[in-house]
Amino acid sequence: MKISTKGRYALRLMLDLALNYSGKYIPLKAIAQRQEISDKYLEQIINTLSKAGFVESARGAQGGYRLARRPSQYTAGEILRLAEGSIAPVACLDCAGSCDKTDTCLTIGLWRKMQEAINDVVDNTTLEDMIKEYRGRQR
Amino acid sequence: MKISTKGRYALRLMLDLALNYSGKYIPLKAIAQRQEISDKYLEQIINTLSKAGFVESARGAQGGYRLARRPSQYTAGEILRLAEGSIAPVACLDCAGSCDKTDTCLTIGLWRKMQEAINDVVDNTTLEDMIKEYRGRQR
DNA sequence: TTGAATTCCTACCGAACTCATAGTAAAATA
DNA sequence: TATTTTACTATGAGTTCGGTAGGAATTCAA
Repeated sequence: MKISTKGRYALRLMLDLALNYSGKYIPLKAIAQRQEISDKYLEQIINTLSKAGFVESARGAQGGYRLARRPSQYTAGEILRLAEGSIAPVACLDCAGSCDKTDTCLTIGLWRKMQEAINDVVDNTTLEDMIKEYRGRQR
Repeated sequence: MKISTKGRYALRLMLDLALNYSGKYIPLKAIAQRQEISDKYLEQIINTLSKAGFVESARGAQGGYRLARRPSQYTAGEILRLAEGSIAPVACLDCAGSCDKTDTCLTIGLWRKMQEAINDVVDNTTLEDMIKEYRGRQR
């Protein structure tokens, strides 16, 4: 029951891009150094974010990545779901019909409530919220 | 980010014991058959529950397991935590001091809120609640 | 126009974890 | 004493996790 490095790194990546936003492209190497994460591994993760249109990329010298929208327009939920594949606590919630016993299942109610509670948090927290909360904590 | 079979089976096990409670000991084989789970695997799981005092066991013929308390006295949270080891969404929440960067961490606030939301659900749902919800759904 | 910087793509790999299976010892009962 | 049942421990196949590695494609600057 743990968020993997993919989700955690994706979030840190997006937060780093948000904190260092200037309109210019930021090379992945710089992010990897700041975040102390292997740049080759981050490459795979940001590739997913790039394909989904979460970040814009530019190849070649002076290239790199930058956010496609403002930090307030990203929720933690969409970033985590994209990077993790799913953040549902049990597989049967991912796609309806994956389990044929839901009608007689004693536990499905609990999992649904759990998923709702998780979604409520991550879908109502934006990158901007996280940065503001951090700055408030620092002061 | 999934609850493993250990946690899920532990919950079904306890619910099965609750539904079939009569004061008598129930052999694990019967539970395994009803739940369609390998009895040898369930054995390992119920052993953890037994050592923690969640169930009482009796060896030999006519032996088996039974609940140590009433169904309303068990929360899903304590069962899941025991079986899973932890249900925290990130490792750094499990024991304070496991990460030395919490002060400068941009994401810790999100994980804390997420953990609170999860705990709020599982610690306020008892076995009895789950059974009642199920019976209401069946009607 | 060439070299350096950078993303894009894909294959591979060790270690850990998941989900069991297997066998035997110990205990209790009829 | 035979049977039933839990208790304990070892093993193992398969999958996932967390990367590493290398090269192709693209872009910019000198």
